Amino acid sequence: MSDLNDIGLRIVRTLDDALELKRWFGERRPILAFDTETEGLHWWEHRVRMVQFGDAMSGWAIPFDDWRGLIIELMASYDGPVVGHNLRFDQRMIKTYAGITIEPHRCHDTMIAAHLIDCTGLHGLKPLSARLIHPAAVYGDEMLKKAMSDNGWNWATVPIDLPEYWTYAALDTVLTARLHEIFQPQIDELGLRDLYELEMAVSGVLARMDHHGSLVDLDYAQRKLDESETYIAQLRAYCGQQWGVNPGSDQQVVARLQADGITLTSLTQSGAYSVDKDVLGVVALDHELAGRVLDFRRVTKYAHTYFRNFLELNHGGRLYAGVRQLGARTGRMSIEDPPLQQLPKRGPIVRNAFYAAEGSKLMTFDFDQIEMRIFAHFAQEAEMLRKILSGIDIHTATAQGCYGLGDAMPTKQQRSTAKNANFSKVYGAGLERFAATAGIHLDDAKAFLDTYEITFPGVRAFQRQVEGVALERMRTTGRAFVRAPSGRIHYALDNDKIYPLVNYLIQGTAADVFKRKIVEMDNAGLGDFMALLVHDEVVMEVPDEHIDDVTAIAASVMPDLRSFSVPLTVGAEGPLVRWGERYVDA
DNA sequence: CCGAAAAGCGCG
DNA sequence: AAAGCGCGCTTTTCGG
Repeated sequence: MSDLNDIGLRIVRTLDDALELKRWFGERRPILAFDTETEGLHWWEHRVRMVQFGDAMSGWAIPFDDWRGLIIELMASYDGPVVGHNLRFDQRMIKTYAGITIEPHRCHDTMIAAHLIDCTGLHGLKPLSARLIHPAAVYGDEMLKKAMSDNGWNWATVPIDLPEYWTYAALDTVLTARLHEIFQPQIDELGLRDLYELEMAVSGVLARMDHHGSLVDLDYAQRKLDESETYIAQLRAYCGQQWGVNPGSDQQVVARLQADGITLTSLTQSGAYSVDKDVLGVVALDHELAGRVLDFRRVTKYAHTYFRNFLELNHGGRLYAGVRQLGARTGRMSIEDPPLQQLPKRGPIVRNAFYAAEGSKLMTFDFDQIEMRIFAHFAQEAEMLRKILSGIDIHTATAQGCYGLGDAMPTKQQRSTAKNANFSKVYGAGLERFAATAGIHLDDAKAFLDTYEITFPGVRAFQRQVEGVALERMRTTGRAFVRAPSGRIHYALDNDKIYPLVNYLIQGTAADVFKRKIVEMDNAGLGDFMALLVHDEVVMEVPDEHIDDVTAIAASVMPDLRSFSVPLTVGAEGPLVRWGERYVDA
């Protein structure tokens, strides 16, 4: 481990400091590390307080308000590579408050590199530095946190001159530069270069998407919230009067149902009686409380998770949600504040809060059954692939194979069972879980899966192959993992539990395809219209005069017709004024 | 008073 | 033989 003693950390206070910084800035170095300290996490309300530059040996802290011109001058004079830890955050801040754009092609990010090298580890700058550079890397952080709590300071009020603050800030760039030195060779050694380049390109697209946001109808959201609160209050009062129960307390619900002679059997993970949606749906036939509780949950969810957060989190009528590029271990993105990837689609109510600006419309483009198609590709199931190629829905094809229907259409029930079987394979479910979700008896489930295995032997072979590779890797490296076609490494969380790797491979490969397509669409000029990414769907806000062009470009760029044994095709929706238009009332 | 765990539910 | 995968948010509950 290298030492941190010889590092020079400076703050710019005087003109002499500034001249010294300019000299330092002009020196040759492999890469410039860049960081900012801000008042908080939201670019639209929290200002930049400090900008930091550094390399492996030196770090500079530059108070933003005093030296804004100098910072702009220096960054304009530099066109070499820049590395940050979660650089997109700092890009957004410096773009907003200094008008500085760092071109994507020269950006590097140690958080992205860390995730690609080992997605199971910690990705924070401090934990990574403590492990890979020096344990002392966390001390500065701890001292600053202590000073802040002792004095009641937060990120907006901690004095810039406080040594704990500015040295902490300056050191971050040194740690980032050193992590970069450690990670880059590993990226090559592990064969992750192409994937890293892809992720950096995605980062560039997201950096611009961060400023786009989604228009939300505040009056509508407020109205829906008010209506919901009234209904929630009524339900609370009613459940209290009738049964002495808080409908939000599962404990009380269980106790009351049992006291009234209802037999509960399903258990939660920790052994309590489960009263989830499925259970209460059945109980509702015998006890009115169950139905009331289900109503209460749905309305509370809509009101508080969605409408209330729309109202609290919007800025000027737009939601700028937090997009985590590597939010999931599989390589998927995630979205928080608010959770825009999880908006209900059973009815139009929540999604109708989203609309296009005057003179624009919403367009959505999403892959058709991308995970199932990738699954069929991995399994190399000739019959299944042939049917997909001929345009038949994959679950229909599965039902036709398993029930020996030839080309005849299956019943709804048959297709549903086949669909559940496919999902159980993709997710790695067992017999009992399959039977439960399919809603069929254990005997029938067993019989169906037996037929499934015989009809589609490639599925079993694929599972076996994943298992074999993972076990071999565990023998040779001590860790069970598989690699996707993109090169992405998927580790088993538990070496003794490797079946989820089948799902990781499928989910992760779908994410890889999606990310590549996001970049290609941006290259084709569609980046400025992108508002939202939902795993396999991109939502765009498009000016009316560009809708035809955008639709044509997306239709030609987004599908992936060559990489897999079946084409990954794309469906389009729109133009829409409101996002919920296409969703039928539940 | 705060934080974590558990349960539940929304999405792909 | 057996295993549902990945997320984010709210509410209740409980312990420090």
